[in-house]
Amino acid sequence: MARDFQAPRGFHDILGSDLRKFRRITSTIRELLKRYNYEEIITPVVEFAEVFERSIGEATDIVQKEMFVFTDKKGRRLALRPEGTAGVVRAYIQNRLYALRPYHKLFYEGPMFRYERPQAGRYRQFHQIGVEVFGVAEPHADAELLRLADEILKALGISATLEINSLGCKVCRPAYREALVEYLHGVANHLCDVCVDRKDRNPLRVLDCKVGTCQEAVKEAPKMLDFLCDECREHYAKLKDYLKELGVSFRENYNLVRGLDYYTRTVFEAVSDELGVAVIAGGRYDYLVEEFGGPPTPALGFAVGVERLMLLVDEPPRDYELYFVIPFGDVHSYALKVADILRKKGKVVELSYRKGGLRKQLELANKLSADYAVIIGEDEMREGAVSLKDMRTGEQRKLRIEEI
RNA sequence: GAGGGUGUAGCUCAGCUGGUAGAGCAGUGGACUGUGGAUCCACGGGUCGCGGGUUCGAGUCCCGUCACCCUCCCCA
Repeated sequence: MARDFQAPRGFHDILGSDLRKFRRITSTIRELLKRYNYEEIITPVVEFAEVFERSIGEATDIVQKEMFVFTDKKGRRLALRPEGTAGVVRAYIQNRLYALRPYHKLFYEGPMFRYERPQAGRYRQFHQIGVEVFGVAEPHADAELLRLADEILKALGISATLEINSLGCKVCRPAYREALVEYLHGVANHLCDVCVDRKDRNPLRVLDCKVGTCQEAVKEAPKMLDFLCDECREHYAKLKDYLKELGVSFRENYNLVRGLDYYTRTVFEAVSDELGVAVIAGGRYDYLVEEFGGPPTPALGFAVGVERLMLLVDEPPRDYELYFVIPFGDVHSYALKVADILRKKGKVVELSYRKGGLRKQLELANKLSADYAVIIGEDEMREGAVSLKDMRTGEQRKLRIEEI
């Protein structure tokens, strides 16, 4: 077999059974989003690199080593988007949406790109469907957002644990950060190399380091929750109350910090019980719009990893009946007409292109899991009829063309 | 970016200490010229991921490379 070309590493074709899972996931989510009255937005796959660098954070792994960055013919630095939020925020400001209404609820769907080492459920081009809410500071928006994430998982039959935490705001986080850095210096000899390096630069990330010694060292670390200012504490408490009233189960995870710098207050992840990885994740980012030059606008959102979910869902059953029209002999003109009539009646019809005897054609009907075979021979054509065979029962009857 | 594993027919895989490539399933044709899921027979298909090296001879050994999988890192 000639393998002259293959897709670049981490880039994949999606087809067949995988694509049916893909569509099941995105259409289920879109259906739910419709009920929440989210409005779709399509933003470019390419943005100026600074859009991501400034929003996601210069010190993050995504920006430092995972972005596809290139220069165009005018020497401008562009990047393939590694996530969806930055582009939507840019679009929100550029299109002055804040001037239209007091708040907005948007969703996007599309490919994202990260230069990472591929693994199961992780590709260099992967797909996310995500939502963003702009202009709402109150915790009932956080609660409804988490409810939506919860509903998505339930609708797809996926068991996952919703983990939540609060990262505070610019009033209370600096003091916490200071306390944490101080603590980390005290236990520095127990930290892994990476964490020793990042304890000053990005101390929060040490909290969710997976290395055993780090987890041990961090057990007694000061908790953000103890440092929350009154407003943040109330926000977090109300969120938990609302979730309880809604019957959304969750687990508090004091070490949940997320890998993007723009988060404030609420952060959350839905961790698959089967895979142990996040399949939905997001949170609040109350300063990002302002940092991008827009008016001060509280905001929040999450992203769903489609490929991750594909590992967890079943292929949906076919939701229509298939009519397989079998021309037998020189009856093609008549068979074309029959297929046409059936399609006009809303039936799903495949007109057989198979050569060979009736037997072979019925074998193909079987292979395609056709519900009905519509057999058309010279006899049927002469009589202006078709023989309709139920492929399940084997029953067959002759119908006049106007009866089908 | 670090470590490990695997690449042989469309798919799943076998191929021992180097000796000129196989099975099952799938495909095509036939047994069976207008009636399927079964059975039997036949046939087609492979530069053994790619490149180089060792050797009289490499699917097999060595080096490189690419891809996939796993564990880290990170993330959806």
